Amino acid sequence: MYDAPHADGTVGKAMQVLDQVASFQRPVRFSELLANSPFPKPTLYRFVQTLTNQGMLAFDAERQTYSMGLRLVRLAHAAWRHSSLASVARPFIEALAEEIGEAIHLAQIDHGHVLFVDKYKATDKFDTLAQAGKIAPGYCTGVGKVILAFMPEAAQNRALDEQSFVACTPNTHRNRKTLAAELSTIREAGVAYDREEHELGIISIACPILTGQEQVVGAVSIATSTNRYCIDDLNKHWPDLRDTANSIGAQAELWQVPTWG
Amino acid sequence: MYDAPHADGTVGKAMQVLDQVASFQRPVRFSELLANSPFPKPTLYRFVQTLTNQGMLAFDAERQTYSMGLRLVRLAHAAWRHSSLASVARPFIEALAEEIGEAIHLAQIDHGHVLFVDKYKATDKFDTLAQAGKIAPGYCTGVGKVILAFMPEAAQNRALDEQSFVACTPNTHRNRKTLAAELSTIREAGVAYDREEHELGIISIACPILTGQEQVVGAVSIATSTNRYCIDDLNKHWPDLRDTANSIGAQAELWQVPTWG
DNA sequence: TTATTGGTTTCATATAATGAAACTCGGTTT
DNA sequence: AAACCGAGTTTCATTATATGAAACCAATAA
Repeated sequence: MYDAPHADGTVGKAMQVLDQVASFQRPVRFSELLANSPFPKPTLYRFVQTLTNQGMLAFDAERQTYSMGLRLVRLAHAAWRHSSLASVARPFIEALAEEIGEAIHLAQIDHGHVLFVDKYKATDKFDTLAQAGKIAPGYCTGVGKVILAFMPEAAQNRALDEQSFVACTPNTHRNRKTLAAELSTIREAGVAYDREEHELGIISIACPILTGQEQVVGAVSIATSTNRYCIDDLNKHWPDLRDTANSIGAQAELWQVPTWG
Repeated sequence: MYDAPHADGTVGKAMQVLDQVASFQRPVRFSELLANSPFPKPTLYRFVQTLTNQGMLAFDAERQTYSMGLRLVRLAHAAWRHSSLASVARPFIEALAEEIGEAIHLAQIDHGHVLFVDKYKATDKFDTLAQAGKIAPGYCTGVGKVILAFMPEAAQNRALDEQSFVACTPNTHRNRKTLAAELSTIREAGVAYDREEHELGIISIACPILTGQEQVVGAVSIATSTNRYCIDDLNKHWPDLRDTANSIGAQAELWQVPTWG
């Protein structure tokens, strides 16, 4: 579960409750929420009531559980189109994917979280919100590390403080020091690798998406299975990947003009 | 843009603001919001401030515009997985799509809105939130009409009151009477057609997804272009479509997807 | 029966939201 | 320049709203 920086007002608290429900990754009972809530019972109760009324939460009367509401899907549709890199990046990613034939991930940074906003996988014919909206751990994914590496110092420190360093695999960074060391390497090289740090059998290569002012706004990666390729194989695609990332960065800068319809 | 029935509390009002921003379908200035807002200037100002802090809105400092925030994408991910029919329906839709080779839409009802929650299109390799989360007009789409037709009387009336009856094409229903007439036909037949009512050149056939208690929870449709097929061609797939819808309904019941309200 | 747990309601109080008015800051007009 | 304007921001007294301790209710469990 994640903190709210400084819960501004009543709506801030309500959003905190939303996050809490989301963090369970499954339908959840009121009492479960209450158990790790900073709010007293009636307060929390009214929040979930209100949020349910509003369609931000959904209540399953049968099982007496709350889950995230569909109104969020409606709202996120607009968010995705207008605030994410995805709509801008799509043609470039599509081109890259056609050429390479492996899964391409697009991630973006949001309030310190690394967020997958799109995924192109040649084999999957549909793949909607199942992927978009997922959170990527910063410390053990290609996109996460490369974004961290290119963050400005202050933001990076803040982000590093928030990393959990859970050991997903034997290769996962387990502390800040080793990660920090790799980050400076990554920054120099302009590329990051995930050597089965998040999931055994999965490796990736990731490049940052930078604006003209060298500000990192996201990352693209090629992910594959160790059954098919090794890091060196992925590395052959580095030039293409970097070009794609650069194109997206350039395009993102131009794109302030809204797309209609 | 009309106000919520009984805007519950401060968070209700904040959500109303979110909706308003979403309704613009583009980045929007504060003054534009103010122009059609029920709230006085400072109140609205604080709402957008708070929502922006919270990541529910995003502020483009360059252009001084607000758009939907990425936090919504994060939250919607969970919503999609736990509250939508999509995760349950996917295997069935996939099977149907393989067999037919045309685009399959999955829609669901949310507080009177007909909401696309998934789309499978054989040709598109990726298609994330670009489709999921879109709102389907009830009065001029296959899924919309079939859901309306199978709603309980009261809810149907309420929903019909909200239809805009904008004439998208020459074939679009322009008033409640003709639509209501078709709805009862649809209810008897158990199937609805979109005969280029939403977009010229696009036709579809749609079946309701019903629970055991004959409650409609959503709809599936096969959509195609008049270049390739006519309604009669689509009709040949009716048995398959209906079976798919039934399977989804049965499965949804097991998984106890929350019904709205 | 009585205790217990999970959920809902009350109501006096504290707190936070409200909005009229005033202010700031670019950019225009006179 | 000076005056003006309009979009955005802040103040502050007032009011509405959120708050939470306690009480209440409805199911199980003992």
